[in-house]
Amino acid sequence: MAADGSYHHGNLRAALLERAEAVLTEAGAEGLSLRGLARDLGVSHAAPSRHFRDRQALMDALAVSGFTTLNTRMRTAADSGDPRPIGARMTELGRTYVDFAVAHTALLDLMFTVKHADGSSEELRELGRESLLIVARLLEEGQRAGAVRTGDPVRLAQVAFSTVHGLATLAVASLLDDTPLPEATDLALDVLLAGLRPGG
Amino acid sequence: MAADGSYHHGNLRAALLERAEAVLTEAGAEGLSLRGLARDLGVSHAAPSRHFRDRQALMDALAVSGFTTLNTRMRTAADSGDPRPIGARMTELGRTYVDFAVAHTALLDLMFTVKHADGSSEELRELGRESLLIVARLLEEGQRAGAVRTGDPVRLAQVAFSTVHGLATLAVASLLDDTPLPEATDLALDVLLAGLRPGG
DNA sequence: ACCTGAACACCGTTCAAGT
DNA sequence: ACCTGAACACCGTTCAAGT
Repeated sequence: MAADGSYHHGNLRAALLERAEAVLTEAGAEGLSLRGLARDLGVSHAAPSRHFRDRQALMDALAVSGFTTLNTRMRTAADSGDPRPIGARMTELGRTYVDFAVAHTALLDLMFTVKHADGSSEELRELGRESLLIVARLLEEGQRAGAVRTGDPVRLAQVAFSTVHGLATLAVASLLDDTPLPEATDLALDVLLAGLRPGG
Repeated sequence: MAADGSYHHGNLRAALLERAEAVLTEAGAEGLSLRGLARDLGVSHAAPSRHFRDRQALMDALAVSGFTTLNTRMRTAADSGDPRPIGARMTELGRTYVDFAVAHTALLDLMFTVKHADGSSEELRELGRESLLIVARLLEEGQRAGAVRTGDPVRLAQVAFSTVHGLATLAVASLLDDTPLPEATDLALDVLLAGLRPGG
């Protein structure tokens, strides 16, 4: 894909992002260097600066792309026009989140670590809010069905999100020890759903 | 404290750690450089290598120190020979954790981001396990009092820990928006405790 | 033991200059 | 518009040498 030299004609930005995502997965954010990416793509070390003001701008773009992917997956898991009870759908949503989180550790760090690069951190927050809203909408549905306690759905979504996000962090930090992640996930979601039920 | 030049006589390691912790709080892990610390302390740039094999070793030492502080605070909050109901003590423990987490953002990142520096990551995991055990012990007490559902206390502790840790992450990422952190914390702990009650 | 100074191989960022 | 090459000010890490 580098053989045609096509980066030099307008798609260097896309090529940088693609390569950056691969490096991020293989070597983490530490291994991400503008000069290294330029080398990989066969352009001069100053070329990336045309498309990303600085290293942080590249990382912000990766985070935005990560949130976009995550939100798409979450919407698919939550919507699905599914006739199943709300609990089953919440569980599916939770598993989807944990799966994504452990499969994209370094990316998640970029998504949730605020490195206020002026403008783009607002875009990131907006995408994060959208993640929470996907959960909130499902919880609201649960409230209408009488399966979820009353209260601001957004605030309840913050709690639900915290549970799965925190669990992914523990998993990545090897703090779950011999507990298989799927079991830990299902227990977490069981406790969460029990706590969200009315009259809990 | 630099005026006596005493770093040159055996306490450079402690001085480096002290300064590093300050830099970490002020500028985050990005701002942490061995050369910078050496400059701040008036020693040569190669001096730190006597005490820390590399930059990661310094960060690991910071993480170990962070976990030690955290665990002390958690023990105080959990033990306290408190006669109050288990729920109140869990709430206090949870608030303690969230307070520590948002007050030491960058440090928490070092504590939970595994950068396997060979030996020391095992020490870190051990300290993390101890954090979980503090929660587990309190939950076990709750089980004996009939206030907490049955099941492996360690696994239930993983869920509880996930909730407060995730909440701290959301707070630091500015994803709680206009929800005051104490309110979000109390709601999270209310949902968690409801979910942990028997017959939830 | 503990620290220094030089050296090497990297960085990010900027900027005049080329096409 | 887009990229190059040189330059500057940083890094981490290593290692002979000093005290």
